[in-house]
Amino acid sequence: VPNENGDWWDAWRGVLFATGKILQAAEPQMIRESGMTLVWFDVLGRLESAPAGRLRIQELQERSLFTRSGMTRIVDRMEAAGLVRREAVPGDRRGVYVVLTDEGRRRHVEALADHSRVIEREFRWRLTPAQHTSVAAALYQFWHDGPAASPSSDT
Amino acid sequence: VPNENGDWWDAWRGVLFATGKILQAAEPQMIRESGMTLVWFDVLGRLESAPAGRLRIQELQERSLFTRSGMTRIVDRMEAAGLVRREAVPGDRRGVYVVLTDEGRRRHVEALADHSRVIEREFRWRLTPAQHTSVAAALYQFWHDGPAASPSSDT
DNA sequence: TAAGATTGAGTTCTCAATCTTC
DNA sequence: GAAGATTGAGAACTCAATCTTA
Repeated sequence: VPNENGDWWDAWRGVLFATGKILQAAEPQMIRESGMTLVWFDVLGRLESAPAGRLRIQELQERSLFTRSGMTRIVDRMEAAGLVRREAVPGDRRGVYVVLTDEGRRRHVEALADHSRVIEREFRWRLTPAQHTSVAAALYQFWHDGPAASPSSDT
Repeated sequence: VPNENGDWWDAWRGVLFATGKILQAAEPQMIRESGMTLVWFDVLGRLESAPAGRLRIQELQERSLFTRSGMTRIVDRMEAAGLVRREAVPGDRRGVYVVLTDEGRRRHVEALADHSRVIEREFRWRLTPAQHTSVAAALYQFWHDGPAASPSSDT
């Protein structure tokens, strides 16, 4: 039953299927080559790009793309693996900072390099340069922080 | 560390983040309104659009966007819920057909209607009509069955 | 009382091993 | 032996309840 809703539905299906297919290739690769899941990789990336290289449990939870709960235990396991450590939050003994260890930073760099190659192989060559540009522009709002602006009248 | 890899990386990030954010809104909604997860919804959709309204366990497994294993138990639970039933495959006593029940078909129609409204709210209005068209064209290959054609020189 | 994080209990996922049929 | 599906065992996810501090 194709196209009942028009182009916006096809656009969504494209976005959804592209992600699904590519992650199904990327996840096993990540586990084999880098010894971590995409969830861990995502967490490391959030910490890497956070202001002081650290975030609270709840901030990690909110920003994670792949889980909706259980960040405490994810951090437990990553801590046991030596990728992050917990630190006290000065002035608030309820909270916890999750901080990248040197090992965590190193492993993230490695994993990112591997992962980029997979995405290049599975995604990049399937689109033209012009398509890269237009898709990036259309979907930029979803990863650029903030509640997203309303569209006016683009091309 | 933005844009190290160029537009194709931004395009991928857009696709990934769009999916993540939208599914995080769509999944709880699906559970509340339709009483099923996106995994079940996906399975129902595959069966609905399959040639004879039926697929084998392994075919479902391969086409599922959200799981990489365990289709036997997913079908177990969907069967217990009355949405599908197992049928023998004539001439191959190893295999099993998974078939939509009337109830399954009805529930899928309902869920699709609810789900479409969520996608409309979370996705449609954030893009212009022109962006819908260009994203749909660029990513069509990922959901149109087949190994995808190579890009030549599109606009 | 609320915020932040952890814990308990049940469900689901995942990989490997098994069972049946080809 | 290989294909198709199921099962076992352990890990991970999810929601609600709990504990500590603000």
